[in-house]
Amino acid sequence: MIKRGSSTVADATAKIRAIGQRATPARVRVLALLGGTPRGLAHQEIETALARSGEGPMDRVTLYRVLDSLVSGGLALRQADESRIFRFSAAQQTEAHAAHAHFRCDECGRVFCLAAPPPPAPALPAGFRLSRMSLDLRGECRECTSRRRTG
Amino acid sequence: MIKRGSSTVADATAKIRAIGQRATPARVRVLALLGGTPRGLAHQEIETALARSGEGPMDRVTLYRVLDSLVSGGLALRQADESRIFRFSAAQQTEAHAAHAHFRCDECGRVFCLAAPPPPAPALPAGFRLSRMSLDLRGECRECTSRRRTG
DNA sequence: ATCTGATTGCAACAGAGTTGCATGTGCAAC
DNA sequence: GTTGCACATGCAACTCTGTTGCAATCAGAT
Repeated sequence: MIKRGSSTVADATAKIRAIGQRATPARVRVLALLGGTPRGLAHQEIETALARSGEGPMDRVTLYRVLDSLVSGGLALRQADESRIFRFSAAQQTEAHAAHAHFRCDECGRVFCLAAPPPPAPALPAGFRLSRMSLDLRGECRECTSRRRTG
Repeated sequence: MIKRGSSTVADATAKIRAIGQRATPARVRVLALLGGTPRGLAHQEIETALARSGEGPMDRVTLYRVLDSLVSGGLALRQADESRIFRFSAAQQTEAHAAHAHFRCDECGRVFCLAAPPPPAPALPAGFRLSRMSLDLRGECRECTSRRRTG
């Protein structure tokens, strides 16, 4: 699932230095985590993931500030989802798609970015100008579906 | 700007009754306000507008619950914007279908429900179950586009 | 090894939204 | 027109997400 090899860590360190910021352990850990996770993560999820990892927990506020610095340096993306929480992801994963699709699990609330083909733009009323488009799917993710079946 | 004639109030009352809810003063006021305002309003803005109107202020929590009831009845739309606050607008039409499209104007914040052709469901990872799908378009609506051109 | 400004951790705060509960009221039945 | 009662309201207290102030610490340059 999450790649924790030293190459990811070295990669994260290099990227952080490249934007002129200090490669602190906190930043490296967070960026490596984001880089190894295909979907957008909420602050809460990141905090939990870090606490479970070998290096131990990170302060709530520090994590917010680390995320801020990564976002302002362009290494991470931040978007508000429909439940009013920010989700963070490593930059290169989403920046390519002007129009991309999200799957949101109604059970656990997680959001998955899908590599969906851009759907054809529907007919707009005259005079409307389209700038962005996103396809939002909702349902149940694999884990929640199987958990329901199993348990 | 906001139409305060009795016809709007009567209209709001009728719509609320039509969905099987009680036409209380709070609901009627809020729905009439939303119906007479072209853009999405934040809870805070609605509260202020109501306080300034002749009928006096409304309790914060009551307003949240009124908005909830309007949304669940399909008379209003609620979406989280980029600054993590909900914006509410009158629904143009009650469309209870599983897959529909919204157009949101980045300029005035209004939301339009489009009669979009059913978009092809993209390939989901194995184990995922799809329940709803919505296509969200953003750009500029006709009025804002022409207003910009005209002056 | 030392220095220094950036970074961290703690505590306290802020704003949006929610919940519990006692009181009040729309509206349908009488 | 009255009445009953389920639903709606108002208040207080709460949760959750994110921010700010400040003293202590540390990364990286010298």
